[in-house]
Amino acid sequence: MITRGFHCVRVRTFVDRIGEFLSLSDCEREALTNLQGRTRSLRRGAVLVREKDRTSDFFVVSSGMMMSYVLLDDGSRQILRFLFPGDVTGASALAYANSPESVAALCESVVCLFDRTQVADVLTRHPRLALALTALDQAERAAMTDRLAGLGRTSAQARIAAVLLDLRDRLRRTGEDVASGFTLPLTQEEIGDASGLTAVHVNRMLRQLEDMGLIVRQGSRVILADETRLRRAAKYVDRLAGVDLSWMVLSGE
Amino acid sequence: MITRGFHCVRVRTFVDRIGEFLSLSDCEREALTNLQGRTRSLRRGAVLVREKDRTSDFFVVSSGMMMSYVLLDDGSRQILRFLFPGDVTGASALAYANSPESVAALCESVVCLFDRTQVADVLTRHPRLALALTALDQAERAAMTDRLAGLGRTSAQARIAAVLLDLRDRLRRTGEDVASGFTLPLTQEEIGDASGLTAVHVNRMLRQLEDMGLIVRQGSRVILADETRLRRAAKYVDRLAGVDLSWMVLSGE
DNA sequence: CGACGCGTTGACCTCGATCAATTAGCGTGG
DNA sequence: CCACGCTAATTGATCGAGGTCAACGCGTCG
Repeated sequence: MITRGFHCVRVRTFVDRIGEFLSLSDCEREALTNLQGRTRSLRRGAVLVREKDRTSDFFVVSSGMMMSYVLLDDGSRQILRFLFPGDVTGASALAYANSPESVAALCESVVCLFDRTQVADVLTRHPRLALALTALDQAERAAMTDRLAGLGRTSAQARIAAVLLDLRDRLRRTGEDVASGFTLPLTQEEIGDASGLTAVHVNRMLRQLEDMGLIVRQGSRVILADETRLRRAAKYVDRLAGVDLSWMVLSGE
Repeated sequence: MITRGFHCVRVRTFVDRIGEFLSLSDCEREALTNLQGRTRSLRRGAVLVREKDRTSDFFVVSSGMMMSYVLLDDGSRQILRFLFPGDVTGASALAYANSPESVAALCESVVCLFDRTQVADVLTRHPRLALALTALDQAERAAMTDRLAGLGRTSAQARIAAVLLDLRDRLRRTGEDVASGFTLPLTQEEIGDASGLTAVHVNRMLRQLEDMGLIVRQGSRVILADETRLRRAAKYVDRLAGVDLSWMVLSGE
């Protein structure tokens, strides 16, 4: 087997993430920092939340890489989303008593858990933070609509190209050096479960992209050799890039 | 052509919708009511928002039926969501200057538009409303993950069954009498664009469900004859049913 | 009346699934 | 160090769900 030597070195917190597109007041920063909840370490494969579990937690991935997914009764799995350091999830706890999805670690990871009542409390006192969190959520929502369109309307090759570009962009955003390629932190089966394909067909599509010269593979390392054509093949749009909260003229204090 | 005689008679507002799962204080109710924005009527097929349009609006469907969708460059369309009276959309305006998706009317419809700064203002002053809106959004998010799993991992037959059940439940929630079946407010092409299939195959799957005795069709009217088996065929879960905000102990005023 | 949009059906083909066998990398215990 | 065993990657052969193309019916509207 090819070594899955993936480690996100950087740790990213709630504050880092929200601060990315909203400059925080000292007061807001303090409120978020005081929120620091329980920390939990997870081994590869460990399940943090199981579908239908009773949960009241909100959480942020500190380091590592995780995924959220649902299982169908025939045993097949649909991966909904990959989670990188700084990513927030579990907002569904705000609406549901039981989790609509499972969350598990894809490699050694650390997460930080927050109780929903505390989160609600902070968001109530700091409306700008609430809006920032909403904005984060909207960005994820947009990414999800792209995946939806991908599954419904694009070819296997396009979906694989999209997964590669998406992973690269998200890894880069965590501070990973990705210029000369990156180590695929996923098995081909996992890529398949994210893109609605079988592991076998994922393999064939990777080979095809390689034969076409769009990517280069060295073991589990991937280089996006011809990004322009890869992007075209994927019909890919980077959603997180376009977030714009400049209209938000609420008092910064 | 078979008459598409669909009309949502009931009108539902923001207040109605949020009031469904959160009992509002007079103050909150008033704030929402004062928010009533510009009203716009749309004919079937009219496009309210086009992808990439600059938008700063938030809106609520008052009556009729609409859809949000994205178009791929090869001309194919993925319908992301159907919108019924009381449904809120455009929350992406909170994060983006340009709309990530298009929105159009599926029949004569009326929508109510609100400027995002006004909405943000009200949500800031009434945190419980902000949380309620977040909860609504989470419910839609959960529905979207189901669609994602459906597209990625289920058969054509299951997807069609899921669309039928989803439409029925949402129509019922708007107050439509749906017990003895309902008029399909969509063309088979639209059903296909929502489920990632071609119109031709949608037709075949409808026939198949009919032959299996799960549904009965009379023109464009559909009766869900064997709901238990239909539900099983669809792997269907009604997400909006389980919303629970009882934990929210913020002062109700 | 003719054009058009939608539904329906049949014939055929393709993409991706399935089944099966082989190979590669790595960890383990001896 | 080496033999064994595990997991993942790879490749070939075959199958079938769903797409594509084409024809036709039917109701509506100009």
